[in-house]
Parts: sequence; structure tokens; C-alpha cells
Amino acid sequence: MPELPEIETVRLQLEKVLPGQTSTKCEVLSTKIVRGSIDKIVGKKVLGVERKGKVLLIDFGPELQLGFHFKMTGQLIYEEDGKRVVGGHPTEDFLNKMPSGHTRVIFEFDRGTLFFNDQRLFGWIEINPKFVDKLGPEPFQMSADQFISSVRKRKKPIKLVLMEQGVISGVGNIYANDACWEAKVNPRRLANTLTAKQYHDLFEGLIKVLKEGIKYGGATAADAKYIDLHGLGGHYQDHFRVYDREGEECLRGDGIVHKFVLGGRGTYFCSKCQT
DNA sequence: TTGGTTGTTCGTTC
DNA sequence: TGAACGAACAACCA
Repeated sequence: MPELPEIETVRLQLEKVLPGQTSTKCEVLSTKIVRGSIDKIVGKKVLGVERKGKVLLIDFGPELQLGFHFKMTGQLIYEEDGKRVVGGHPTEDFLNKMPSGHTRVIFEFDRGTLFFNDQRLFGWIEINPKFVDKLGPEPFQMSADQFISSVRKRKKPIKLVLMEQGVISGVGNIYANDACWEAKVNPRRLANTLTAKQYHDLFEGLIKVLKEGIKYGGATAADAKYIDLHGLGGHYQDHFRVYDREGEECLRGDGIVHKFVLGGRGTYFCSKCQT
């Protein structure tokens, strides 16, 4: 499920191929995921590729940014002269001929074609999405004091606050779980009850796991081995601290990783070292 | 077969 | 008012 590091990985790749190209056609195969009319970009030139939290933005001008939200199963595939750039949720579609049964919108440019695929139709594409205005800063844009002051007054479990996009943008389930482990914080702890050291450790931990996520090109689900064989998808999954490690020994060597549901989401932690 | 899974959206409650 | 909480959404897979 694409979070900040996964989206950043796509952005870095698209930034190398899209800027300078003009949009020539925009074909919507599934109207459900498209908000408003996105064909305003046709005839316009790409100035850059940006990202705010988990939203990817193709920049066609100051008042014309095409926003993509991948939700759980969104992916982008860019094709030019038989060469491919892929990103987002890793599936066999990375290897399949495009368009596939999951292709929702096709964007044609001067030199290549961009396919937005989404299995579950949860993602969306919108011009100047209002959603980004509601986003809080990314961890990378915050100071430790800023992080602490925006978190410490909240009275719900710390892990859920980390995932609130209006407070901190870009953090999803994988990295929220791993950041709590880094800081030895029980994800259930109410956000206003951490020690001063835990607030600092949590901020540092969050930065650490996100940077590592970007370094490894994001995470690929354990069942996507087929994708990995072809050198596609990221490798952060080989560095998960607690996420998806239910029943395994804690990496600190004393304790077992337990799983429970918090806020309706799978939550992993070591009851020995996370307090 | 049915339940688990996922992030945002939206409705309800306090 | 705003915060907290939980269901809904779609489709795949075990």
C-alpha cells in the first residue's frame, strides 16, 4: 500500500521523463475515480512532478496540477519506446501489456504514455485537489518541537495520530507501526501521555523509517515475489521492524511481535520493549 | 464461501 | 466546535 516512500519513489522516476512533454490526450476508462474534468491538461506542458504527503502532483502550471491518490492499490506505469517506468502498488500489471483490466485512465504525451491502474477503484485523480490543502506538514518539513506540540495535546492512541494526514502527512500503517517500535512506544498509548524522550525518539524514528523506505524504493507485499524476480518494486519489506511480523521474535531479541486491531487497522508491536 | 485487508470520507456521538 | 470513533467503500485472496 503506497505511502510517502512509495509515492516518492514514483515521483523520482517520473521527474526524469515527464517534464518538457506536452499532454496530447486523456482517456478516462473509469469515471468513478476521476473527480471533475481532468482534460484541462491536454495541450499543456509538464513543468515538474511533485508530491505532498501521499499525493502525487504533475505540475502543468501554477493553477493546474494534476493530483493522484493511490490509496491501497493505485499504480502508475509510464511507457516510452518499449521502455517502462513503474510505481505504486506492485502487481503483475507491472509486467503485463498495457492497458490492462485495471487501467482506469490513459494519458498520452509527446513521447510516451502514462497508465493509471487501480484494482479496487479507491484511488482518485483530480485537478488542484482540495485534499492537499488539508494536509499537515511532512515529517521532513517539521522540527522536533513542531512535531511534539502538534501531537502531545491529542487524546487518542499515538499510532492513530501519526496517521492523521491533517496533522502529519504521508505516514500510513507500515511506517506508523515501525516508528512506534523505533521509539519503544506502545502504539496504544494516548498521544498526550508519552515521556519527553519518547516524543523525541518517535520523531527521530519516523524520519529514520521513512528515509529508509525511500532508500529501498518503498515496500512490496510479501506475496509479490513474482514482481521482485524482475527487479521491480521496493525492498523496505526486508527491513520491517514489526509490520507484518506477527509471531516473530522482536528484533531487539527479547519478546514476540503481537498483532491487534487499532482504529480498524492491523497494528504490530513488541509487548516487552514497547511501553 | 466469507472474512480480512487497506486510507480517506462521512455520519454520529460527546 | 472540534475531537474521537466507526462504518462504508471495492475487489482481491486465503
